[in-house]
Amino acid sequence: MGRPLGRLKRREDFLRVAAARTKRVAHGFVLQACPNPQSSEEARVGFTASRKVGGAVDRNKTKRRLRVAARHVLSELGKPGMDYVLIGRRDTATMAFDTLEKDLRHAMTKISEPRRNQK
RNA sequence: CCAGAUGGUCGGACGGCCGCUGCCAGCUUCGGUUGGGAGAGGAAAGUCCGGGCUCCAUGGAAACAGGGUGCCGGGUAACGCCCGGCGGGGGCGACCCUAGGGAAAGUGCCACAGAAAGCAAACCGCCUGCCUUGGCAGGUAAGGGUGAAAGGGUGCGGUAAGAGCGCACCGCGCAGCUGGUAACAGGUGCGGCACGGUAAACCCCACCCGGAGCAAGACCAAAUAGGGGCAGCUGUGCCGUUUCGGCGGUACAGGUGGGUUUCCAGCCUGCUGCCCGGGUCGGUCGCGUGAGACGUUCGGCAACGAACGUCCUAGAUGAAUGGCCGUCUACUGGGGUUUUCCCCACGGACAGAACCCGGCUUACAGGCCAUCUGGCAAU
RNA sequence: CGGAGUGUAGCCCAGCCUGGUAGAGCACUGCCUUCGGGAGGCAGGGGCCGGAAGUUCGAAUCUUCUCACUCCGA
Repeated sequence: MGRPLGRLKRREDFLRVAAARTKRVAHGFVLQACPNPQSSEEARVGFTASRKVGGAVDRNKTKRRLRVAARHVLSELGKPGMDYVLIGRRDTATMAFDTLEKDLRHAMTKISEPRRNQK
């Protein structure tokens, strides 16, 4: 179906996306976005779950569910040349997958349009 | 049937669709693609021990310091682990718990209370004698009180009152006998209490230990900066080779940016090319055939060992097992019913390999199997 | 993944090695001083010593297990 999805693997990439300060918060995740400075060929995505979400089992499951949701949603809504970071939260591993995917779809459309009404 | 003890084992099952990471085979425009097959645990955890493996140190060995272990025998590559036995404690019992060497090698400590806390001593008492109230001198450690602990315990005798002062039993110590590989157990004789606790206090004795860890370590190696070395351009001769265009080596002559006033040498510095060394990002290896798993037989009470046969069984690196659906089956709650059965909802315990093994410890909804103990009922 | 360390009053820390009384500073409460406040002085309250077992007569201290947090190795 969609375009190829790259993966963010380096720590500096995650820090750069976080420094861009463009984010949308949902119940099951935090979405960050930033243009890719090197290439505009493809959209890239990375996943993060800190120790606050639970033990190793919960952190792995959180990233797995975000990975599946990102493959469904970002392959059609992800813009080429953009880097996205999905941060797992405490309820990511336990909430219903339908609402998780719906929230991500909503957040992707909202983050595409630049927001001016800060604060 | 109820209650309990010990050991073992499983820890959701089956199917469909879409995906993830290696492996094998085919195709390939080397980007991929198609097919097949594989893909978390009993604790993968905590990192508390023991090893393998790698690097560093080291002449072999021993010793000091430091650390660890500690009844006896066995198992094991090794262990602080496991098995069997002994001693002590608990339970009606099956069975469970037990850091369990040495306190007459030495040192330290035992607060408060109490007369006295460590080669014993004597506060109140008790008894005897002297003395006109009350004390003094002596005997004594049975009784009182303090304390965690007061220099054997109980009973009888004995005595002025008492005391192992004497006797019996128990405890303790010493000697020797029997059984046992040993720890130890059981008699016998003697002693007549002399010897408090603490070694997870210092310590003594016996045995063991070099240090760090796969982010160990080995290899390939971009860009930038930097280190070391060689050469630089032209012409001619000679030698080797030749596909007759050249290429390589060597000799001679001239020439080679800037600085050191000028020239040569030397030195410093710059440019260009090549090579060497170090090795950052990244990549490859280490990285899974092993003290391996399963089965049978034999030896052994057992831990375990031997022989034979079969099998190959995860290898990720921002880190692979997920998402959705259906049926069944546990748990929990509610209802009809209340022996059973039916319906609905919720929804799978602890938890995710990261170099690998052997253990220990800790977490864990629940299910199953085997053996055994106590009680009730029936025969 | 591997290796070290720390948990004690509301906060920051002593005490632990060598076991018997938990103690400073800031903060808090009351009083004095001042017209009032601050500063200062005096007095006072507040801690199951992260949790659980064990050794000991007795554990914050010694031993073992466990929980949480911090730091180091690219």
